[in-house]
Amino acid sequence: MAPKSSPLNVDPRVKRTRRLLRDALVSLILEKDYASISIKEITERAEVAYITFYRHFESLDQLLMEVLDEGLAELMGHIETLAKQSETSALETEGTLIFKYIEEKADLFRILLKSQSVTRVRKKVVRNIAAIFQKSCIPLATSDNQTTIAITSNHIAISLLALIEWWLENKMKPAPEQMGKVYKSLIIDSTVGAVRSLSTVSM
Amino acid sequence: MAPKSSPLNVDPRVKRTRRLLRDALVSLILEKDYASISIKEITERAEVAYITFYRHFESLDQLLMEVLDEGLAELMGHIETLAKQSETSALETEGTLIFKYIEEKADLFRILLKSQSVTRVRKKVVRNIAAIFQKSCIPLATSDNQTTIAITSNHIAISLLALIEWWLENKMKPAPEQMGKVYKSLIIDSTVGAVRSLSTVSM
DNA sequence: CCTTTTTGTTATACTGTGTAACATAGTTCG
DNA sequence: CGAACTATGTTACACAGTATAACAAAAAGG
Repeated sequence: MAPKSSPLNVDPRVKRTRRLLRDALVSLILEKDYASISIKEITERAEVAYITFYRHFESLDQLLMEVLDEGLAELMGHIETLAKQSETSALETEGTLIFKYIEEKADLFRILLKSQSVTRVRKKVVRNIAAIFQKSCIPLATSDNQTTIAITSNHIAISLLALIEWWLENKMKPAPEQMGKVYKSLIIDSTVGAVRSLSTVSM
Repeated sequence: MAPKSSPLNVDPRVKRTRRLLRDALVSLILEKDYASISIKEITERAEVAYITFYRHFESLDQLLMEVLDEGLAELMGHIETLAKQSETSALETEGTLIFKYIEEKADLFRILLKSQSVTRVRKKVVRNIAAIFQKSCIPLATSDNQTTIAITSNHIAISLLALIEWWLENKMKPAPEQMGKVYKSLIIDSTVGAVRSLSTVSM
């Protein structure tokens, strides 16, 4: 048996403390404004000593990032899978699947969108989503203009997040199937069309 | 001579103090992160006593709102004028005019976009711009579906702000003329097209 | 079981918020 | 002009949150 690699050798107390702090932050974000959350509040809810926070994280922002990175990794994998389907044939149901996934993981998205008040978080999320669409969606429109690609992938990422935010704020009112149609025509089709028309003009 | 109306009876000391505080906030926003600005810092730069801030504003947020409301009123009037031109014929140059205006008032937009980290500010700006497009642009697509109108006007407002933000961050690289074309095809034309296609399906 | 590591407790320095009391300076109007 | 009024400055204070330090207590691991 080879000696266990680092992640398995973690002191159970450390695992527990970090989990308690992450959970405390998540529950606080869901019930109040992120900007009003203090480290004191988190340690009290997590039932650990105040100083223990600083033994694991440099700042509140860093803890938030760790929390989001977990969820974001899963989210990215899911979006990427869906974006790849665009290359084949399932474009019709792609949007519907996205919104069904959001319905399932509504809390994760609420945290993610609430955290957008931290500029650093917002930019990171947008960049990640934009990168996915840049790889799998934009080539459909066959543009070789770098500026056009940068603008449109950014546009898709922000529009998608805005649509998700709108939906969550409106109590997920139109069903995922309807939102899928909106997503397809308002974000995907229209952007692809715009890229085509922009490719024909000089930039 | 009738007795002067209220705005003219303002104590010159009050006018001076409020102006100093507004100017101090503006200069601070332009040079550092909004979240890191303190009331103490503002009063020091304004060269007024710390307590004087509280004699005029309840919170930093309120001062920011007052600063933005000035600029926002002008901006709204300008966008509205441009949006109305859409009804006539000047659609071709509408976007170009928007970006030339942004170039002119770049500092105002930098403040506005930097302030978006305050969720309340972001929502207000988006709502204002969305309302303008709801009145003057969406009817072009002749949709009577309330949900579609709400989603698309929100989409246009957020997309426009995102495009402006992208442009300012990229040192206003593509000229206003090119950005005007992007605006027209990526935001206006594509959205109008999407509204048409969404109007034909049940929501 | 003894060493190592983590955690808790207590204390401290610092920064920022928000309010209060009183003195000082500027404004307004008779 | 001079008195009454009002805004501002100064100083003080209570409070909350950040960030760090030193030492004691508890848990983990060989």
